[in-house]
Amino acid sequence: MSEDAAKEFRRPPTAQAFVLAELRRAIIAGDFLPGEPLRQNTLAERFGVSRVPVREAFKVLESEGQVVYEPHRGHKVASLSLTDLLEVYRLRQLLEAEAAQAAVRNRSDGVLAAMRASARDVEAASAAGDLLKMTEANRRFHFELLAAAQMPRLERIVQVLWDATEAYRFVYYGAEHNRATVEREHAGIVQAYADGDVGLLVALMDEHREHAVDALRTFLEAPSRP
Amino acid sequence: MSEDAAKEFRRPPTAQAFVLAELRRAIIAGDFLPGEPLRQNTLAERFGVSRVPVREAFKVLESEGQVVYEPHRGHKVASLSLTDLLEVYRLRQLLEAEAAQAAVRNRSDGVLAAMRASARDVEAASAAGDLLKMTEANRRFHFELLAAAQMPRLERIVQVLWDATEAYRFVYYGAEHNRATVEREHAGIVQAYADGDVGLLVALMDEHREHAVDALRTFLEAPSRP
DNA sequence: CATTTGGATAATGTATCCAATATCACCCCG
DNA sequence: CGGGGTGATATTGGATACATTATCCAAATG
Repeated sequence: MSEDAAKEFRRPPTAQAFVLAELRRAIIAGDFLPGEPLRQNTLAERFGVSRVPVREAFKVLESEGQVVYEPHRGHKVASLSLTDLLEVYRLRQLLEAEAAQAAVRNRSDGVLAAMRASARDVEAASAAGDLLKMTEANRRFHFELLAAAQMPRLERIVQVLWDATEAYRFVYYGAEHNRATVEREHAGIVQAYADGDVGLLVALMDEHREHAVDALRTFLEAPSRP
Repeated sequence: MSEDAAKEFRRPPTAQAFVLAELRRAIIAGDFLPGEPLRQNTLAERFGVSRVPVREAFKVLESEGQVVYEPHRGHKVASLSLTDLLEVYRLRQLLEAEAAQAAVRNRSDGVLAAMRASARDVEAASAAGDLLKMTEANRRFHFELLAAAQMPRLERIVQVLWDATEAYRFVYYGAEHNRATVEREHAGIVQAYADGDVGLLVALMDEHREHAVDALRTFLEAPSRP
C-alpha cells in the first residue's frame, strides 16, 4: 500500500476556517468595496453556512484590522488612506530589517533554494499574466525569508500588515514595467542573502518596498479615491 | 449567575465585549495557569452568558496570541517561554523607538501633563502596595507616549505585545527595589520627552525595558517553569 | 501482556430560534 | 415647508438545540 497517501489524512476544515479563507480571498480580490457593509445573512447564504461561523470569522478579521466593527451596526471592510499605507510600509521596513538580520544569522541552503524557487514562480506567473498567482508566489518569496528569522510574532505581525495592502498589489502589478522591476529586485535580494551581506540585503528590501509605495502613492493621491 | 461579574453585566454594550474584558483581566491576573484548557461551558456559566459570546472572545484572544487553539480540541492559555519573552521585548524596542521619534515630532503639553499624572499614579499605587493599580497606571504612562506618535497600527501592535507579558509585570513589581527603579526611570523618560531629546528618550526607554527583561530572565530560567 | 477496537462520555462546531437594537419611512405638529 | 417624534422593518446579538469530533476506558484479540 502507498503509505504516504494514507498517512496524509486530511480532515475537512471547519466551516469557520473555510469562511475565513474565502473572506480573505474576496477582500484581497476586491470583491467588496472599501467601506461596504458585510451582512451576516448575505455571506452566510453565499457560503452555505449559518451566521455563526461568519461572525467568528469577522472577529478574526476585525482584530487584524481588515474589517471595522461597531456594536449593533455590523462589520464593514476597512479602507486604507494614504497615511495608513505609509504607516504599514514604515512598520514593515522596521520589522523586515530585523527579520533580515536574524535570517542571515541562521542562513540555510534550504531557505535559499526555496527563495530561488519562489522567485522563479513569480517570473513564470508574470510572464503568463496571471496576477493572482504572481501575488501568491511573491508572498511565498518574502515569507521564506521572514520565516527563516525564527521570530513567530514578528512573522505574524508582518503577515497582517501584508494582508492589509494585498489588494493594492494587483494595482502595482498591473503595469508591466513594475513587474519587471519586481523580478529584477528579487534577484538582487536573493544574491545578497546568498552572500550573507546584511547591509545590502536590508538596503535592497527597502528599495523594493519604496518602489511599490511610490507607485501606489500616485494612485492613492488621484482624486475620487477614499 | 456569577456574583459580581453578573452585577456589571450590562456595562459594556455587548456581552462579548464584557467577556473579552473579563478574560483579559483574568489571564493577566493569573487566574488561569499557562496551558490550562479554557472550557466554553465553564466560562459561559461563570460570566452568566451563553457559549456564543465566549467563543467570539476566544477568537479575538487567539488572533492576539493570548490563547492557542486547535480545531475540536478547544482553546488554552498561551504560555511564554524565555525565547518568546525576548522576542516580545525586542519587537517592542524596535517599535517604541519609532514611536518615540514620532511622539517627539508632535510633542504637546497635553501629552506631557498626562505622562506626569500617570507617573504620579504609578508612585501612589506603588506606595500603597497596590500592584494591580500600579500596572494600570504604568500602562497608561507608556501608552500616552505611544498614542502621541499618531500611528494607530503601531500602537495596536505594541498593545498586543504588552498584554502578552502583563502577567509577568506583577512578578517584576513584586520586589520593592524594582518598583523604585521603575519610578526613577519614568522620571527620566518624562524629562527627556519634555526636553525633546529623542536620543536620550530612546536610550532611557531601552534601559527601562532591559531592566525588566533582566529580572524576568532569571525568573524564567528558574527550573520547573514552562 | 501489549495492542487495538468499540462504545460511552464530554467537549466543540453549527444551525435555528428568539431578543435587542438600529435604521428609515412616515406622520404629526409647529 | 421643515423638524422631531414614532412605529415598521431589517440587522445584529444571544440562547438553545442539535451534530460532529475527540477522549477515555474497558473488553477482546493476538
